[in-house]
Amino acid sequence: MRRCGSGACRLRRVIDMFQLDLKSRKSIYEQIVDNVKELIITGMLKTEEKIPSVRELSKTLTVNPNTIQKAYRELEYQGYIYTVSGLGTFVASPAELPIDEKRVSDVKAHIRENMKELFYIGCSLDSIKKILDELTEERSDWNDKGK
Amino acid sequence: MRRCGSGACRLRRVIDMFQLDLKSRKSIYEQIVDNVKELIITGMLKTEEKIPSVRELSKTLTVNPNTIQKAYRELEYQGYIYTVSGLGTFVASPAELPIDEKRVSDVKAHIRENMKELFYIGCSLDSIKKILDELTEERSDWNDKGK
DNA sequence: ACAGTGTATTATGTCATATAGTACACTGAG
DNA sequence: CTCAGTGTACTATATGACATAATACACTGT
Repeated sequence: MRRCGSGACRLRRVIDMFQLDLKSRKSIYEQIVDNVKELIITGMLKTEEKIPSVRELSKTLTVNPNTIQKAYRELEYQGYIYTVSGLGTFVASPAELPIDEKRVSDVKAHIRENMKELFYIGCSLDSIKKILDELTEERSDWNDKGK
Repeated sequence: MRRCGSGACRLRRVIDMFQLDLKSRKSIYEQIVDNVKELIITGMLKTEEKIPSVRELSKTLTVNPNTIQKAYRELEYQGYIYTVSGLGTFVASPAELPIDEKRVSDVKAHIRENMKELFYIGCSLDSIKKILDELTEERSDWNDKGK
């Protein structure tokens, strides 16, 4: 059974995309969770594609294996990846994502708070709408990649 | 010198608005920072208005004075409040807020990430635009209050 | 003088995080 | 079967942020 897609070469490139900031207040495992999420959401990592093993990513990032494992566990819990014991960890299909209404409302509330702050700081309404427009364009790019 | 506005009665109401969740992963002082910011941004706390003293808020929330102090220090650093030794702590004018370009781009980036996640989870574009629209209406309410 | 304010300091305990080391079960390739 | 590679589990330890406790000082207006 071959699930690794285009193999180690592509995997390497993906690994190199991780950006860790040890000085950040964000914990390392959180940064890994967010990075992998980002790669999946933007389509850099595609459905059913294999992601680096716990030990491999551990060596690449010079981070303890337990920390990677914690991140993967969280990602699996959220439905973004799934694991097959003895084989590896793979990107789950978006269709298999649980419909998490609480998560949706939480994220929306978060967006509202951020927008409020931008208003208060002095950002114009248009400047904020612009973010949405840019994202709409990017999104069509993702769709093109998927074809 | 009287800066307390409409006095202790109004102050009481403001204090009662604080919502602390000890079970949250968010630290207490962060929750206080966010709560005060929220009250200022939405206009519940107006410019030059006095906010509860460290010791008073400490008693009301059953939280250590040092924790309140830490929150106030952070709020002062961010430019939302200012303190006068021996007098108290007051809401700063938005005009005095430092133009923090980094903060702006950080918050915008954060909004983008959140929107991306909503897309991936399965939210429609309209559902996200709706947040912006609702906020626009609310904003006119804030402006009305300010008049 | 006094009460109320902000501020500073030291000490203590708790918890999440990250690391270290070890062990076990599973898989595919040889 | 043997072996390397995979995920997983567990204990132990160190570190730092967080929160509390207790105390002290300087300033303000009454």
